[in-house]
Amino acid sequence: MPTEAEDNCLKAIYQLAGDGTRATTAALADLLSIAPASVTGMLKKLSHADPPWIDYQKHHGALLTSHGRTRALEIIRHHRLIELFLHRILGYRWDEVHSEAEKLEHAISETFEDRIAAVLGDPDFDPHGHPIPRKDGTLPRRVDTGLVDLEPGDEALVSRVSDHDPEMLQYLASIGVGPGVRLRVLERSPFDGPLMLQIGKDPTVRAFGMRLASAIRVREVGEEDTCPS
Amino acid sequence: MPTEAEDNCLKAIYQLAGDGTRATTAALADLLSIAPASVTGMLKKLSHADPPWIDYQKHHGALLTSHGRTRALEIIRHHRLIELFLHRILGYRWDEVHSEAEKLEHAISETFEDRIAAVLGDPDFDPHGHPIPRKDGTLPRRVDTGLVDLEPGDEALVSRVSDHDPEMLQYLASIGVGPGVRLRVLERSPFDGPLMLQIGKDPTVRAFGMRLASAIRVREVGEEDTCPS
DNA sequence: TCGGCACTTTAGGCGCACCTAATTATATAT
DNA sequence: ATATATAATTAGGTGCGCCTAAAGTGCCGA
Repeated sequence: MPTEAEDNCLKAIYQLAGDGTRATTAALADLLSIAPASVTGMLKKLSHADPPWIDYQKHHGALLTSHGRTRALEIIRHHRLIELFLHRILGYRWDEVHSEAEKLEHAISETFEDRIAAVLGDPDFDPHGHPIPRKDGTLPRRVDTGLVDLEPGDEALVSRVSDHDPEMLQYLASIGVGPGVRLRVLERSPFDGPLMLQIGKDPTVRAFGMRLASAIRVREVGEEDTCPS
Repeated sequence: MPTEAEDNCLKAIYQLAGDGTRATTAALADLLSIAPASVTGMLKKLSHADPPWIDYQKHHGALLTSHGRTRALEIIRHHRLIELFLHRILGYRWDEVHSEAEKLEHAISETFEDRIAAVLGDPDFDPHGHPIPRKDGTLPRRVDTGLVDLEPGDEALVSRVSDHDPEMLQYLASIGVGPGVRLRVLERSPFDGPLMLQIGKDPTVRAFGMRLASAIRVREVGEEDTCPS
């Protein structure tokens, strides 16, 4: 069983190398908020384990082995189940759940995982709309696209929202944006300008800057609503 | 904020020095399952903190300062709230809760503590009948005595049960013994021999050896039932 | 009152997870 | 093709939490 630091590193590699491109030392250092030299050390350790968690080549970053991927998905399952649990059972706001889950994901047992999954009815998505990996390592799939890809006139449902900036989440909650909410794009300013849009049934027109808009992914209206929250 | 190891040490000192006698290095080493030399190191660190957590004198063990006592009670509050939470909300058996709580008590935030306390209705006792320290550092009190002090003919309610041996807890659960359950002592064999007794409405007569009996404390029948489980 | 034993502390060491500073490899631009 | 900028690695160091082995204290009984 990996240590907590190793688990965090595997999770980070999963995030950065999900699409097959190798996770670089610098990107990992940035994501984990540690020095690049420390990352190099971790990568060496993870790749020399038996069986190895990652495929690491000096100066060319790292990629998860299937063994490492399995482990990363386990931790992400923990994290997202805990987030949903905190939100649904303990009444946490969705901007509060991430940091608490970040600690708890390493502390809970398999039993705890199973019990909260049962209490929550084996859910597919966390409060931000991210898929919760299943015990067999598969991921619930839902087709979605970036909010930024919509054209004026388009309508869509919020599919998921990046959970890394609590302030952003708080703002989004305050204007009624969350998984399952309908958005209608009115206008898109040129040169990566802001998106003007309406939220749900609220007639107010809101401007979404690029940073905000790119934190949101949407799916087609009418798709079966498997969302939580 | 103390580290996890420090917290565990404070908790251990609380357990051993609750009655004013100083906690010895050897007893702490035994309770924490670490070498005596390691305990000496911890004690030095805890006593040199500002403000100090403990009063430590070389070769004469340690005593909590009020500062250290406050901290120990905080952790015990975490532990016992989590135990009750696991039992009541997640359906853990009472012999399963201790080890899970042992890890979780260090991982949860103040917020988490407050939310589960609220969900549980600010409970006074954990699933084994141990008092849950309040946020102000006071302890719910309930007068009880050792089961071993009862005389033949006496009846009493189970007040609390030591939670350190899961096998014992499992056995007790299997024969229907838990906080709030009525016991009737039929016979006490001489020379620390076993206690013969009846449990609840079950007419079966059970023999309780000394180890088992001394893990159980009882209170008078008819006392207001503030017990959990 | 003094020897011996049990208990405690000191000394020194190890692995982990981090750090900074210095070095080396790779990729890029000329 | 080579110099240079950028990124990555190595070298060496820190604090923590533990360890073992050796040395020191305190106490009790003869």
